[in-house]
Amino acid sequence: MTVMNTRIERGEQHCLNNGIRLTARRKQVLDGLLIADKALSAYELIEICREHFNVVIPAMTVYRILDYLKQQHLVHKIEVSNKFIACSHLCCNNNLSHEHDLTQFLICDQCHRVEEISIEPTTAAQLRQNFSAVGFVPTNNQLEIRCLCACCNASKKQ
Amino acid sequence: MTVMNTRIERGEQHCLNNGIRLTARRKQVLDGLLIADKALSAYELIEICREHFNVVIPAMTVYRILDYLKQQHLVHKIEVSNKFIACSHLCCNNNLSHEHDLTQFLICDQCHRVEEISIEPTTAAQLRQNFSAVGFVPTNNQLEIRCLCACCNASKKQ
DNA sequence: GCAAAAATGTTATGTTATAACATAACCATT
DNA sequence: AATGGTTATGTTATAACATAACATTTTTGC
Repeated sequence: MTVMNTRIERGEQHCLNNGIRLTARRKQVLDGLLIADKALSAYELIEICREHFNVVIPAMTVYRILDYLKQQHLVHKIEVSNKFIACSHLCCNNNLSHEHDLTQFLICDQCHRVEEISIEPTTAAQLRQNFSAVGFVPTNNQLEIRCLCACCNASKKQ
Repeated sequence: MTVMNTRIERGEQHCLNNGIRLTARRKQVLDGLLIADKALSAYELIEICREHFNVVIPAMTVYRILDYLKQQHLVHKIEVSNKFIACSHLCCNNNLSHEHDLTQFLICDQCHRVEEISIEPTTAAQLRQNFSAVGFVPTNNQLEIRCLCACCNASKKQ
């Protein structure tokens, strides 16, 4: 699984470069998300770690680690489904600090796969203008919308 | 409170026009949301109804009624905060069926006020094109983003 | 009035998340 | 290698959000 290894390695590299300590526990949590390749609840992630690494991580610990990885921009919390996902930029060459860009998250209601897409500057500017017009300021730059992915949408129609 | 009465009356009128039964319980739940004028959790709504109408509505009943009012487009569930809000169009002349438009919800993290704004056709078209490009189809046309409102943002900066 | 349907009530439980406190691991200095 | 401070993790309990399953009441159409 080359792509998977790349993501894991890129995650490790990002930690090294930024003085982020990727402990054994944190690596299990992050790798669990990468292996699943979809949004997982904390409890589903515990199960994945049990299956793959034969460890039982307490819920409290998982939530703390997810918080930490989120701060380091390695993980996103999908608010509309209360699930977590590894940052998709772990597998590409974009950098991991999305602080200043609006990012669009498309969340499949059925299989929980997530597409993290960037918004063109012109579109983003229009949206920001709408926000300003009512005096609201985005706090996490994360635009979320519930969807069906192509696959689940096709299977639903049959 | 003219605006409030208008919203309540408009809600009732919408129900009449559409054969929606607005029972005493449902009216309490809807009016509770209108009185609060911000997003409320089901349990916060129970508390509002207790205070204002001196009734204790079981959680299960509130969730059922919220589901029903949501189907009738009188209420929205804000997914990013697990709270509920009366449709803002109850106080204006727009019609209440947003099925085909992308609607943007700006949610204040601090005071839970919600701005429900429409997206210009051109912006919406660009977003839809992005969605299509990755094969995702919106299921509820509800774009959510966490924000601070002008008020909370100002008070934070002091 | 009666039966069917719709709405609500009741009880129990599942799911997501965090508070509060205890312990362990790490690591810099002596 | 003892020390003391910091960071990370473990443990227990509980808060907050949500629904399943079944009972009862209310409404509606005949």
